[in-house]
This record gives sequence, C-alpha cells and structure tokens, in this order.
Amino acid sequence: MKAEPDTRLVNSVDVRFSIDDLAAAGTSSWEGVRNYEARNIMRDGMRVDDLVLFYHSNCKVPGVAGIARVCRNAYVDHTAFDVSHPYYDAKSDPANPRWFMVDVEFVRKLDRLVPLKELQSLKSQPALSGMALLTRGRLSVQPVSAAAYEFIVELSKTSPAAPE
DNA sequence: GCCAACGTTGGC
DNA sequence: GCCAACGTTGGC
Repeated sequence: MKAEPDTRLVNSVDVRFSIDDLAAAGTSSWEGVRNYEARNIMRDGMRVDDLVLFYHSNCKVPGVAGIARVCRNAYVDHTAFDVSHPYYDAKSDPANPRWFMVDVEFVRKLDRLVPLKELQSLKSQPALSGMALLTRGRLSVQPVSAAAYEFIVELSKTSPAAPE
C-alpha cells in the first residue's frame, strides 16, 4: 500500500501519511483510494491479518518503509460523501457506495528503507518477477506475493547496496 | 464499444 | 516542474 510521507495538498488539505504517522496512530483507515482496481484489491483481496508492505511514494527516496497488518475488512469509505473532505467524490452515492477502505495497524518499520531503485536493480530475482510495483508503478494498492514479501523483508536486514 | 481528449500518478 | 504511462470520460 502506497502513502505519501511528504506534504501533499489535496483540495487545500495536507494528506501526507508516513510509516511514522501510522506508528504514532497505531491503526488507521485507508481512505481516499479512488481507483477501481485498487479498491477491488482492498475489498475482495484483503482480509484481517494479511500483512502489508507500506510504501513511501512521491518523495525523495521512494521505497518500502515498513510493515502493517489489515485489522478490519473492507467497509464503505464514507469520506467520499463528505463535501468538506479532501477525498469527496460526488459520484459515490451513499445508497450505492463506490469506494471502500480497510483499516491497517502498525507492525514495524523495516530496519532500513528499501528503495524502489534497489528493487528495480534486482527485478531479475525470481522472487520479484512480475511484482506490480516494478511492472506498473501507478497502482496505489497492489498484490504482493509471499516470495516478494519475504525477499524485501530479508533485503531490509542487509546493508544497502553500494552505489555504483 | 471505440477511441480521442483529458486527468492523475509518481519517478526523476 | 516535467512528462510518460495509463486510467477515466464522454461523444459518436
């Protein structure tokens, strides 16, 4: 799941959210997803206790920052109905809601941030083959194989690759 | 149902 | 701030 750790204004509201923000909050809803495929993954593909890689995007060093866990199955994203909310969507009808969200809880930060660049340099590794993060960067909620999850968590325990 | 125009994402 | 990739919209 991607979040933006740096200041980001949406309709004049700062929607930044980092792994440290999740750590401070303990749990958080994942409101604001306004893409159908990402919604479907949350609604149909995620269940309580699933582990989540927390990715920092749109920032100086994009990459995987930590681990979270799903703690509530998908439910209606009510922020879409609130005209004063930055994620308001007039097309989501309360009688037939368009958008859904899950809740996640903080598990831990990785020992170090695993930069996207590093993962790109390792994309020929079988564990990362076909990983959505590397093949279609723009999806904000993506499936992660068990192999990719393990690979990235183990990678975070190693020293960063030396710069070229 | 096609597809051009337009909007968004997100790395750089 | 640029812009490529790609998702969404809407005319036909």
